[in-house]
Amino acid sequence: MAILDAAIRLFCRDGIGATGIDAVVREAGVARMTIYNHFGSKDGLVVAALERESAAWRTWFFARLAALQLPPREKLLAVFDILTEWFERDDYFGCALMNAVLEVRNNSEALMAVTMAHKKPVLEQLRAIAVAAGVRDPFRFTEQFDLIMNGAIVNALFTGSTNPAQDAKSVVAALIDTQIQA
Amino acid sequence: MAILDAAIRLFCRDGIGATGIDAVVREAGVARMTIYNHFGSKDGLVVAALERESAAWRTWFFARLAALQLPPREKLLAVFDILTEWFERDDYFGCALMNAVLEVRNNSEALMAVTMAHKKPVLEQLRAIAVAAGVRDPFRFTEQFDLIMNGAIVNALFTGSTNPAQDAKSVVAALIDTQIQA
DNA sequence: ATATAGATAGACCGATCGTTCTAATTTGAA
DNA sequence: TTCAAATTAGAACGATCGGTCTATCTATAT
Repeated sequence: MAILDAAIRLFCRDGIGATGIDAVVREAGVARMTIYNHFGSKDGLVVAALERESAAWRTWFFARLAALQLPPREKLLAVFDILTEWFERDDYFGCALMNAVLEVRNNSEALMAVTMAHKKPVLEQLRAIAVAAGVRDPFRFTEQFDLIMNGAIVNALFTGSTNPAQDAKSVVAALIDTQIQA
Repeated sequence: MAILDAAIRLFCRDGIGATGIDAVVREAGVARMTIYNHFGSKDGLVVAALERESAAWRTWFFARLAALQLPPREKLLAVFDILTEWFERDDYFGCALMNAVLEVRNNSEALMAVTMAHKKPVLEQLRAIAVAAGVRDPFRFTEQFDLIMNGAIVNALFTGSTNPAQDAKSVVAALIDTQIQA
């Protein structure tokens, strides 16, 4: 859907609040009424665009992850090489879901629902790998892994470099090595 | 200054873009012209408010840090107990500077300057403690520490709990233990 | 007591916001 | 070919945006 592609592009680049419907109309080359017929309102468009972005990102991420033929510990570390690929894209503007939730300060239950639905399968996959790696407390490890990923995501946006991915990688390496059963 | 206090309160709670001048006028109980006479424009008000918030936060943080009578390694870990205090405040809405920069996607050099001026002394202080703790690569360690702090800050906002602070604390413990010279 | 500077409330400006409406045009299936 | 459904461009709506102007009031200092 060209409308959603245009919308997510602008939402990511300029922010949701700063992107007017007219900007989406221009970017998508479509009539304003077409947007309202499809999505009902700007909020509807926002949710639909973020859902699409979420699905596209997960498809890409899981494919990258599945392509790795590595033992569990190395697979967890390789996640940050995948993030490096993400960070060096010229249209990298951080995580669309995270930016959206931060922009509205958790005040949209619809956005929170989309974000939770986004994070859940990702973290479950990572937790399964952590279990296979023999991590002591997989649930807590996954929360820490998520925290480190998020730190890398915002610092990569902040600094405009991919260094945070490799910084995060060695942090996780240190974390794993204290969590593997002897 | 009551204007700046009101402004930062609204900017933190609702976001900068979502906060109109009229809202600040209402919150501060002041005339609109008074704001423009003092700060010239909304952007001027934003910068002034963020500078004030930055200074207030650093004063608080450094005082908390100085009050700790601990060896360097434990002092680095105690940072996350200080963060816990921050996260449990009912007016916690994440880091004002980080939220602002994320909201404008690095497109305001004025905001970036304020944010850099904010982070620099904090990271330098932490680096000095890391040096005293005998960390192998203090510069890289500080970048990783910053990344972990930022992850905790966003996850605390996200989950509305203080758990990310303690999660981050044990991550840093693991990181330090692999970085201390034998 | 008077003069000066600052703050006040509120009308007002043009621009833009999200949204609706309409009338003409294009599309696709029967 | 025909007819219905979808899309189009653009005017228009009320609300709100950042910002300006003015006229009145309230201090403070000499």
